[in-house]
Amino acid sequence: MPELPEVETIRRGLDNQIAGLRIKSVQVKKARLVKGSVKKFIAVLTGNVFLKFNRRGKLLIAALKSGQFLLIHLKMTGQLIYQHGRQLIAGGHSFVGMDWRLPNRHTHIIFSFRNGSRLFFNDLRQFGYMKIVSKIELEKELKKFGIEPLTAGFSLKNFVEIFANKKTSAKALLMNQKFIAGLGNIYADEVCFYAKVKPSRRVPSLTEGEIKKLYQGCRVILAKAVKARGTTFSDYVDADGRQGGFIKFLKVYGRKGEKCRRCRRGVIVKIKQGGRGTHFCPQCQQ
DNA sequence: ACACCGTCCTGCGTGC
DNA sequence: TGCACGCAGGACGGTG
Ligand SMILES: [Zn+2]
Repeated sequence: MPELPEVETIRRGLDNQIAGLRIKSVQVKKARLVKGSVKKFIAVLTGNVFLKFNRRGKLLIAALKSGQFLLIHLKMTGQLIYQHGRQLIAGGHSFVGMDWRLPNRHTHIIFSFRNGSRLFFNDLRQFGYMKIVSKIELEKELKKFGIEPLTAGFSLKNFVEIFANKKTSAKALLMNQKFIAGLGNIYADEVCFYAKVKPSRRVPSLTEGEIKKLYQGCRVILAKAVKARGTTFSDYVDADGRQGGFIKFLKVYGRKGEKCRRCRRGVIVKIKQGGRGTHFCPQCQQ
């Protein structure tokens, strides 16, 4: 599912390809995916220009020439696919056997540009959304996010402070966007593995050294995943013919029953924690 | 104030 | 072969 590295990857693609393009028309096929008034959504976007694509956590933020912003959240199964002639820039959720015809039955919103290119917003489970906000509303939305990994504000000091006076589990804290922005179920499991910490460990029981390792894990794993252009679970290839290659670096997620790649003794188990599939090595994670 | 759980949704895998 | 059911999970709202 799209987490920080996957959203960052599509952000870069869209910023390169469609920043500066004028929107000719917008087609909303499923109103559920638009937060707020669909009529207003279409009215604001038609004739508008995408100036710049930014990101906060897993939230994509497109600055519009009108001064407003288009917020895009892909949740678990959202995809953004930009098609210009034979060129295809895709990002977000991908899976084996997906339908690459566009639009397909999961296409809910389509942007058409004057140069004939199109941007498709697909979402199998329809949990994702698009939303128009003003500058003021954007500021309000951004206040909900915690420290942003891969930025200067993501310091060890700030990270350690987050762990003070928390009683929840290590994984739940890592995934809480109010405190740390951008980690989802996959990368939270990977960070816990990196730090040799069981995802269920209560925060008060964590040592200083373990918190530091969790911090390093966030930095190392997310940086590596962005460099690999995210994790994809299919053979998808983008315009440059490269695959999102992080899947081969995953150590625990989706590896239930496999021998641990670190200690070579444990077997990766999958449990349910907080209603989410949670993976770890019972041998080398404490 | 904080922790936790149900909810939204569709397609796929499993078992009878 | 067909059908019912469980599972996948981000973020929000309600509950304790
Ligand atoms: Zn191990």
